[in-house]
Amino acid sequence: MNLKEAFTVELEPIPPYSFELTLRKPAGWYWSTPEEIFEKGTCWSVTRFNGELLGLKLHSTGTIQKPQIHCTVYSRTKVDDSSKHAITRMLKRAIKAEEDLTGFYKLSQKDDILQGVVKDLYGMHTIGWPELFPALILAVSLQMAPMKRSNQMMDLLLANFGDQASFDGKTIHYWPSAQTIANAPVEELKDKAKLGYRAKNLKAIATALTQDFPSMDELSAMEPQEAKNKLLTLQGIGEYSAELVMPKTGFPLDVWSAKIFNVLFYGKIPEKPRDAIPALKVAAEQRWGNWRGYAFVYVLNDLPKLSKRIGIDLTKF
DNA sequence: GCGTCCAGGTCTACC
DNA sequence: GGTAGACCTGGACGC
Repeated sequence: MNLKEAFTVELEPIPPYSFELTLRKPAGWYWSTPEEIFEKGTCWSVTRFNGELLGLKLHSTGTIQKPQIHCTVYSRTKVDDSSKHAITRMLKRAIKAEEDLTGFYKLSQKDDILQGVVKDLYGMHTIGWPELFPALILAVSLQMAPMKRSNQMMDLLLANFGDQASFDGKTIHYWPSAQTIANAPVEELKDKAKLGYRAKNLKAIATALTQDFPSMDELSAMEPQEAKNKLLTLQGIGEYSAELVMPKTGFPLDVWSAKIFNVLFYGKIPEKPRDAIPALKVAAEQRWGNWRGYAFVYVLNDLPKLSKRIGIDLTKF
């Protein structure tokens, strides 16, 4: 689908703000879609807003201490003023423009795990999904599967059920809409995206989203616990997935990250990582309080350097 | 080549 | 309220 330039907007995030580290996390996580393009301070990406595909060109014109982002929005149709306003609000939330890291950095000064990671990743902000359904696709794909298989499922969903957006000389694949997955037969999802038992859950989630379910913007405006409870009503979304989608105050431990944090807290890999998760969540909350979600993102995006400092290779788990 | 095992959770049925 | 066991199926691994 060809998109035309609709409007531009200047965003001024709260410093310190690193555009590169925030949009393209060092551990390799994309911001909106795995296919987005990142070149020298410019990110071409795609999202869906009120059912319409939007092309996004985000270009950093500032610095970490005086951040400024020039954003061009591309659309198939004309964008009216009220939609411009809503899209701008969504962008601010998704790039974490209004997230103030001061409290987290203050806390990190007295914390031997965080001291180093905040220096390494100074100005990096946490994860802000532009749209809800793709975040849920990621959560479902990560369940009970090695990374390679999770990536296979996501790649096949993009290729067989996704959409394409062409704008500014770039063509980028984007995630299927909830409507598309809600309409697809479970067998087709199993065959074409190799989702296995997750196919049934993803279709149920997609169906719920096409009915009366809050958007990512609406969830973000809720109290974190209320938003989490809402996500937990979705079939196949448990504690881990809900916190992955709404990382505000969560600590979305899975067996992989449980091993890492167990080593950091207690110096060893737990015998049964899954059983260690509840106690580790309590320990993280006691240690970092409402900043534990930030600690989670910082630590997992700094494993190579953190490993060198502590003398244990955390990148092989 | 072929068989076996299990994965970056969630839900249910049973105590 | 706590806890085994099932769940799809592709890839890794041992033979």
